[in-house]
Amino acid sequence: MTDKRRRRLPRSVREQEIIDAALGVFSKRGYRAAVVDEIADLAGISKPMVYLYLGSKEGLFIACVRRESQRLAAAFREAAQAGDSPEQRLWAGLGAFFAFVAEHRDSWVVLHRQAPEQGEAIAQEIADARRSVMAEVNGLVRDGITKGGEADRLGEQEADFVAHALVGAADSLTDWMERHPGEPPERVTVRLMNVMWVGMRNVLVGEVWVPPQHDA
Amino acid sequence: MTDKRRRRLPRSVREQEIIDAALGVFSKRGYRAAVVDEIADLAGISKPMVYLYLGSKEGLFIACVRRESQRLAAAFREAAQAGDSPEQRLWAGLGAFFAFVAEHRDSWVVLHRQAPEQGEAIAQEIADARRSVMAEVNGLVRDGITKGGEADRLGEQEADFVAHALVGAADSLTDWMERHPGEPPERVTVRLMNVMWVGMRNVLVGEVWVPPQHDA
Amino acid sequence: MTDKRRRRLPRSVREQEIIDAALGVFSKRGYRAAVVDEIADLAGISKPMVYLYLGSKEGLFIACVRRESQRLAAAFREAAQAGDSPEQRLWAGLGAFFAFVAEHRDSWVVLHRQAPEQGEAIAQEIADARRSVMAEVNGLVRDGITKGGEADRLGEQEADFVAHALVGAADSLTDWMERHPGEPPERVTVRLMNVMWVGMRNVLVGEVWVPPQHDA
Amino acid sequence: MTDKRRRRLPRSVREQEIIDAALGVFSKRGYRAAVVDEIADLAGISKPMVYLYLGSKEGLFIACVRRESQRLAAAFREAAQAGDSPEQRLWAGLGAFFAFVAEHRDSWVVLHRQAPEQGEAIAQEIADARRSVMAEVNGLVRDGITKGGEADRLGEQEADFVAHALVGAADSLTDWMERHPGEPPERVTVRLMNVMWVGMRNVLVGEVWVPPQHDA
DNA sequence: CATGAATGAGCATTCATTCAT
DNA sequence: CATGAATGAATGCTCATTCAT
Repeated sequence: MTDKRRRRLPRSVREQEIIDAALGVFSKRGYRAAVVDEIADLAGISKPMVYLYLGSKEGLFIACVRRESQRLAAAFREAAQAGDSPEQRLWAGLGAFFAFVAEHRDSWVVLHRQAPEQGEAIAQEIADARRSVMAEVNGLVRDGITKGGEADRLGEQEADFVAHALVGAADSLTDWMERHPGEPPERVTVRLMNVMWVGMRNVLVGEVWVPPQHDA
Repeated sequence: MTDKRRRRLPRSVREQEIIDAALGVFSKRGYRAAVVDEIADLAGISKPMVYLYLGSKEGLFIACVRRESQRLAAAFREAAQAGDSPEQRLWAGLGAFFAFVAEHRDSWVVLHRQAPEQGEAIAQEIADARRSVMAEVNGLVRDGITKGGEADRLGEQEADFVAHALVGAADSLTDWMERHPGEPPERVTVRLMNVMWVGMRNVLVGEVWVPPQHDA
Repeated sequence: MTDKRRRRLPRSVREQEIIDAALGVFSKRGYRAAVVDEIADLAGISKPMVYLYLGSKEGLFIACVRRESQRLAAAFREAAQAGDSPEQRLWAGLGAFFAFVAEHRDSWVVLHRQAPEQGEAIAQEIADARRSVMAEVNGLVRDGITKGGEADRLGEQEADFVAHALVGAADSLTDWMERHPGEPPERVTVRLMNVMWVGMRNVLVGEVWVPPQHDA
Repeated sequence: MTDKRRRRLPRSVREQEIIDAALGVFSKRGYRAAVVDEIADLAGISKPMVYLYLGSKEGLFIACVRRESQRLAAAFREAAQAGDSPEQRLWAGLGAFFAFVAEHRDSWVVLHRQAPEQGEAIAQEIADARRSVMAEVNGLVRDGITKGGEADRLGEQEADFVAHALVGAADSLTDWMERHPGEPPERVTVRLMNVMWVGMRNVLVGEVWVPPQHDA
């Protein structure tokens, strides 16, 4: 950046730095608008190094998507493992997911907001990443809500539906957070659970909302 | 395009056709990747005409955003007006919103998925559009949930929070719908209400979810 | 070039001018070293026009190869048609070929000297062009030498061999001509016939050269 | 490359290996398209070594041209020395030349096919090399054909003309050979003599081919 | 002696935008 | 009103060449 003049770094370190820089630029500008020169500048190296390490702009993008989707999925699994009860595990997992989305804005934007219309390889990679993240949430939802009996179990489709709603809500709430800087991520998580979990639970209990009828 | 050879159209009609074309292209490709040539082709006119009508690529984009955000907001208001009870109005409004998001994929993508980092004018326009849409939902949520008494009223912040969650969930569920083509939008709306409304209502009643404690 | 400021030319004319320019640059520099900017400058237009008309550097090259190989083959056929006897037709054909090679140095260099290692499409195009030129010479050689009887006919292989020798000799002699500016192409043609035709004819007559034996 | 790990080689040997590699790459790709990295890889050493030994890409090319033109000229001289009669010497010399061209494809391509438009130093070197090779052939032709008497002697110009024709024919026939793998180089040499020598000899004897006249 | 790490400069290609008709 | 023709200004990518070790 500023001070790093002609440092000789081992490949693995440099590579991570480049991916860091790329993530920031792709997130801020989008795939097409991102300029490799800017990534190189941000990484404190010259463009040819970027190409030596990651091969192409597409390679840069794919590297970002891969690394970040793995990080996100890992954050999930680790948090969810720590819980005692299913509810706790879901809460912990959602908290981790939400914290990740809130903190690693760049990662999330690249993973979720980039339109998957950038050529076959990229579209595939994005699709894979999203699938893997969604699968993690989906698993949490199913495990969390299932209270043991077979009857409690939400069907595959239901869980998927809820997972999408959750992920979408969390995503959108990152915007909300930016306009409410005072709110700590934990409170946001609780609030989201407030709205979503109760609904999910009641759904299980059979308390289902029905469309109101027009007054006769 | 197909049959439209050298038609003489009134300014207003032609302009709408151009915006239609632009919307499709911006949605499919994203702002940067969108190519004005393609928009002109799709509109069945030459590029200079596009520039004559909308001035610039940025002008095209802004026109899309303005028109679609107005349409979306209008769909809201109209649907919400028709309801008898607050709950009904919320349901109708959400249904309209959801139907719009599901049906007008292009509009929604341009309105919500485009990163607002494409220059000052565009960023402003996108921000405005999102604010206006969110305000509409926000109003519905406040009206819908407030059952009359002052005590029932969710605070400004709460409503905004819920509105964000709703919009995000709905957005994300458009992806879900694409993978479940059999589900009609109405069922998706009901399902979303299933999860969200019950939660929202219970929140009002005071039944608040609390983070589970670790076993001592 | 110099005076052509912002001329509006019909596509077909401009296209030929661009190919003219490209031919000169490819000939002078070789495919890789050729710079599209130089071609554009030489054609008196901007680079985007070049791409609009011929699509790519490869497209430029292929257009050159196609046009020039057709011109060369046509020059052949026309000249050879005019002759009365086979010998005359061969002489006329060779003269035309030789005049073409000598006059259109650029065409010949692009057709014959460019290494066929520039990617599949180009290699194929070059190979096709060479084959077509060689086939023309080959046909002349066979027709020219064949004096009617079946016995006189050189086999396919022989004709091909002779054609290669002829073409190579003519090619090489263009260098010689550049160092002997006084020699008119006609004299060079005669000289080449002097050496080659007599050999070819004698071969037919059975007067075959045999390797000299070492003195015992 | 394969087994050569960190071998310590004397300068002269390593240098030859580098030139070997360079020759292959320059021949296959042409000067511009040749990439120094590939040369270094092929030589089994790192790029800085290449630069240490030969100084620059241009230096590599010049080294190739020098070494190969000397080899070719030497092959000539040696073969021509062994002959008893002038005819025998010419035949032997041409055979050597032809064998060289056919066998050392790379050398010949670099020497003869590379466009001499790559900068002053290279152009000069290529020109020198070609001149020296051509001088050798020229000498053979003059010596070979001259049967003693002054009258038999072809003029300087004639010999040069014939030399160019010979070299060009031989060059072109290397292409022919690639499509007729069964033909041994010796037969090709004989065949070439068949066509060329008889013509050359007859020219000396005064049997000159004259352009056929149109039928009156 | 030998190399992994690094870069300045160049080139093919694209695209928003504007004239001349 | 409408368009074909044209371009300036990027941007992705490559390559000869050089340090620091």
